[in-house]
Amino acid sequence: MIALDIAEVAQRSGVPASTLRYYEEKGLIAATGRRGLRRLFDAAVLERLALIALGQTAGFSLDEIAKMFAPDGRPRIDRKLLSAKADDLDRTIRRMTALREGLRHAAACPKPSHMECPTFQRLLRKAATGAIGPADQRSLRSRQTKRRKTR
Amino acid sequence: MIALDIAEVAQRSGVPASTLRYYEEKGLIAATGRRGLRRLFDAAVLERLALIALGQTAGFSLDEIAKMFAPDGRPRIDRKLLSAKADDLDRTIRRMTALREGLRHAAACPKPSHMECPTFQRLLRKAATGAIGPADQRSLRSRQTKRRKTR
DNA sequence: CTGCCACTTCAAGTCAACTTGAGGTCAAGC
DNA sequence: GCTTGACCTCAAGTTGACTTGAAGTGGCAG
Repeated sequence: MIALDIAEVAQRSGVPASTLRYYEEKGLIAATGRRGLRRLFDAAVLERLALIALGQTAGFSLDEIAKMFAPDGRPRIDRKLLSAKADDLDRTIRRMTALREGLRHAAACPKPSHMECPTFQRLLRKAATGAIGPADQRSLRSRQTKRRKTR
Repeated sequence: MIALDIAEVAQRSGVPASTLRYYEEKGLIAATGRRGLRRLFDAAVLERLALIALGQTAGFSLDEIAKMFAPDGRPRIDRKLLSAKADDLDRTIRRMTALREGLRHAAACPKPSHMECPTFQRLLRKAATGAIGPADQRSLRSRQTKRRKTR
C-alpha cells in the first residue's frame, strides 16, 4: 500500500492541500494514517478525487457527492439520481445552445442597437418567458479552478 | 409611459422585489420615479430584466452585465465580448455533452460497481485530466431561482 | 381623519466551497 | 542535539447574489 504525503496528493491531483483537508473534514476523503502529525493517503484517493471532480462538474454539491459513497468507501451511485442529473444537464445544454446561437447572431448583427435586431428580440422573448432562463435546479456551479501547478 | 409598481414588476418578471432593489442599488436597473416612497418602473424594465437573466445564463456576473449598459441606459453590447462568450459557451456545451453521455451510460450500466465499467473509467480518466473538468472561466453559476409565484 | 399595510431603508445574515492566518508540532537533515 | 520548515489545528475571512429583519413612512380605503 503506497502511502502518499498530502503534498504529493496535491501535486498529482491538482487539488490544493487546504482543499484536501477540507474534503477530509467533510468526509469526502479519508487519510489512511499519519506520520507524526502528517496525513498519509492511499493512492486510491486520487481516483476518489477524480470522482469528486466529476460529480462537481455534473453539478452535484459536495454534500450530494458525499452521499454517493457508501460507508465502506466504495462508490454507491444511485442510477436514478444519475439519470435525473443527465436530464438536468440535457435541459441546460439546450438552453445554452439557444443562448449561444443568440450571442453569435448578436455579435454579427449589423444593427446599431441589438434592441432593433429581430433575432435578438426573439432571444429576449425566450429569455423573458424563462425558456432559456437560468437553470431551475441548482444545476451548475462555477468554480475558481485554481488548478495550481503546485510549487 | 406606463408606470409599474415594484410589486407589479416582481409579479410580471418573477424577480422578487428585494432583488429588484438590489439590482437598482447595483445600477442594473433604475426606477423612473417615485410615488411617495414607492418606486415606479417603466415597463421597459421588464425587457432589461430579461436581458439580465439572459446574461446570467450566459455566465456573466452582475458586474459584467452592468458594464454592458451604456451610462445612458441603452444596451451597448461589446460584440467581441459576445463572440468570446459564445466560444466559451461552446466549450462548456461540449464538456457538458460528454458528461451527459457518461452519466447516461453510468445510469444504464449493468455492472454492480461503476468502477468496473470501462465507459465510466474512461469518463473518470477524462475528468482527472481536466478534459471535462469544471469550467475554467467563471462560466456557469447556479441560482436559487425561487421564481416565486408572487403572493 | 385615521389606520392599515405595502412599501421603504439599512444593516446584517446566508450559502457553498474554499482560502487565509496565527500559532503550534515534529521528522529529518546537519 | 538542534534547527528548519512543511505540515498541523482552529477560527475567521472571502465571494457573489441575494434574503431577512427591524424600524419607519405615506397613499388610500373607509
